Amino acid sequence: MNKLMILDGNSMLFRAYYATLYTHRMSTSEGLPTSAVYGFVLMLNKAIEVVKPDAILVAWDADKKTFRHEKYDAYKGTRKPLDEDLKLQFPIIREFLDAAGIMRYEISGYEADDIIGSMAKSNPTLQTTILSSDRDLLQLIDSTTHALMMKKGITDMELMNEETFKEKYGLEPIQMIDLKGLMGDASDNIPGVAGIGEKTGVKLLAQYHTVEGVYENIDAIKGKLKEKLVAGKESALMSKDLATIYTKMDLPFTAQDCAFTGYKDSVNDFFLKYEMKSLMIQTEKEESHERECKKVSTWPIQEENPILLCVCDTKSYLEQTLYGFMGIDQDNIYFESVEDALEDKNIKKVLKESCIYTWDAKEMMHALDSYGFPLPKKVEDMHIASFLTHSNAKDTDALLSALEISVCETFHELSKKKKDEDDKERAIKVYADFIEGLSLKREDIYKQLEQEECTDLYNNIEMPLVPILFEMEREGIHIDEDILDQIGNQVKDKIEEIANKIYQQAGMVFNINSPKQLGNVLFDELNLTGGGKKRSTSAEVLEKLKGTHPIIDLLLEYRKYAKISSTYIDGLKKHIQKDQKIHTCFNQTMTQTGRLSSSEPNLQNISVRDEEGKEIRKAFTAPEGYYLVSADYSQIELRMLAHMAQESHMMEAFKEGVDVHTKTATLIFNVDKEAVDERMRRIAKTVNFGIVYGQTEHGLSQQLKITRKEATEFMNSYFENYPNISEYMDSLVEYCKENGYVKTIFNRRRMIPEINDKNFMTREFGKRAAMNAPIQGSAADLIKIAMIKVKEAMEKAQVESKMLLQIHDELIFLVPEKELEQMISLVKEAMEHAVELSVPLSTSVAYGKRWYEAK
DNA sequence: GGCTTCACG
DNA sequence: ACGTACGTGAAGCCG
Repeated sequence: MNKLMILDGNSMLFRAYYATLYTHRMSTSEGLPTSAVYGFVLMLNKAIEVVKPDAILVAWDADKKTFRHEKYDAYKGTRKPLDEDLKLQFPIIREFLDAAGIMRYEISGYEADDIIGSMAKSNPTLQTTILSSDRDLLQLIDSTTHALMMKKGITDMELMNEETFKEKYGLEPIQMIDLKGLMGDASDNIPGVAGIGEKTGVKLLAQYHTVEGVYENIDAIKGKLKEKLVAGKESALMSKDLATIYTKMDLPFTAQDCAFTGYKDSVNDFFLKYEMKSLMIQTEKEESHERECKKVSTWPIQEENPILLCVCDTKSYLEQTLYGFMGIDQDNIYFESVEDALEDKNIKKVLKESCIYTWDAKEMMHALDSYGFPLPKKVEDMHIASFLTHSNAKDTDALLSALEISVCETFHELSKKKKDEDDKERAIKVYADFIEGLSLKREDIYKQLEQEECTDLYNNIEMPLVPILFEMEREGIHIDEDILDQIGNQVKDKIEEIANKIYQQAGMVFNINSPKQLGNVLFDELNLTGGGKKRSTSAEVLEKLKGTHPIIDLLLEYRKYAKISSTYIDGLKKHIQKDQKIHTCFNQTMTQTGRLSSSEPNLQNISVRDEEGKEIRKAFTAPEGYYLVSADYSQIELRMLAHMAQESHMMEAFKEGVDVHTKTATLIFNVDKEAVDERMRRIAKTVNFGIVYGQTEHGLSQQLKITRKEATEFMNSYFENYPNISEYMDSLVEYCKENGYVKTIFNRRRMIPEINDKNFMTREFGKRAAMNAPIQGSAADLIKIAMIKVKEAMEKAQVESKMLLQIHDELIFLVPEKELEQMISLVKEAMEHAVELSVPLSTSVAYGKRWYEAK
């Protein structure tokens, strides 16, 4: 035996608790918090790996950490109480140590520090390593005692010995107690000498070595410093005493009793009990998948429809590191590294000539494209296929569990960077399980698609869209970074100016971005009465408080500019690539309704309603000789509603080309077109929009700031005049209750289990979702078809123009000047005839040198 | 990681 | 008795 490791149990569990608080919050299915325990075990695993100890002791404080302080009454009991969630985990971690066969010790009247110090100093023949996050323990460092200090997070540790300590602090380790005596330690309630900090403390000790030495030579010190020292003499000596760890305890065990050769098997029972399966120790090697994963240097599969996956680093969608290719046949799983594949004619032949079944074809195309591989001749995307029948699944992990495909590590887990681990080998293991699961479930996935009548949707809408979206993402949109910087500087000045005014009004400096702190200022300090809502500081509430205090307007301004600055200036700049363009990702498997979503960055929510926010659009530019062209559908969802409900009055309005909101106003107010004023049209417009969302009377009254009675009257009148809409909405809810889902005109399904929930609110939400999804979803289907048709027309006309963005009812193109006229009519034609409905479709087109003007 | 807030359709 | 319009993504805060 030669290596002993001693853990400071309290400080480690404390650290583990806070390190996991926001990132790995975990609990058992019964709600017992376990993340601190989990973090503790990870830390311990890491330390064992680094230190390779023959013996381990975990020392604990038996009671509150106040013993050494007891002789100085004033300094005890001022610590913050422990979080309840942390408190609950103290017994669990002790249970873990017992199950793992690790020695632990605590005894009333002593602190963990004392146990650690006594153990370390009583075993001078052993190489001792102390693991802690408490710098107090550094005083124990000597020629045979090292300290492994926790830095950030869970596995980031730093080994310190005599030399590294001296280098870092300019002191001998034992002088740590003298330093504490002089400078104190706020976190430990050690006062030190008032007015002396680390710098002065170190300087004094360099000359006089100890606190006592300083006072023996007090007359050699002059001026203010002497005065401070004299005034603080008693406190200095007491502080040193407080900081000194007691090392002379009689411990009832030896290092031999702490012998460690690995966790006992019973630790797995513990991990099982507390639902931490990922920590379980593999007692025997079990192969998780049946087919072996063979590494190959030439591609062995010649089949017509191979499942092929690109094994990539998952950090960023667009700039992927391709590790290699994975395929599967009857007997084996194969992995070929990207280096081999680049030299391999076979894999290129497969790509060029076979139909590739994969997961996320668009992502694969980006990976292939960026490494110079040919793009597949034909692709099938099992992610999209399975998503169409499981649109509830939030991410790949959820989808895999719905498909009953199990992998050794979740994709979520895999995407997190783990230090000191071979990401590539980890990824290969996960993908091997994944590809095997896919090969087993492929038929089921397509069979279910057929059963749910979604095969046409998949073949004729979703799959043709894949290469279109791929090209849009690859093309990107040009950004003028100078303009962005210019706006950014103005906005930042403005933010600072407004912030100062806010502090003035509040009479204090606080973090305006913290809703909690802001709430305190508004509702406690300034005694503003929150607009009924529970301490919300949302714009909606602030709007109601307007005029009651000058701070309100300032806050609204501040919020506006803060949003512009963080999300749209800094946020967008992060995504500008070397080509001065932004390449967003259009996700086809995110939304519950069939819309696309855009991320990294989101280009579907660039400001337009607010004038200052709209300035951002000046940074989206077309190069010399080109224009940005925008084409958007007018009132696409209302047209879809009129068509789907076959509501004749509304269909008429669209057919006659009259304003639908005005038409609605004439009906609900029972007046002539000429008698419709601004207010009436505004109300009609709000009701029209609200209907699409399944709005209630109360919601409408809130929106229009009218009484509930008035709102009810408007809605009754609306449904009386549009009886088919009323009937249609009812039928959607009924259908959903019966079948558990609703569908679009192209048979896209949305499962809504909430509609039969026992909770009233949940059920009401289900109803609204059931009324909205077919309309929003059909409109989404429609524009997807439009994109395909526009693209076909563009290819046929052999234009240079590019499709760049889709924003739900709007398409943005990059068009060379000479193609402007041609493209405007081509796009308009294709969009307006994407699908023939009972109402005409109408688009408006605009163009400009910048997105700002193309609207 | 979840909540709050806010940008878009 | 309860809370109230659908669908997204991003940023900042929190102990």
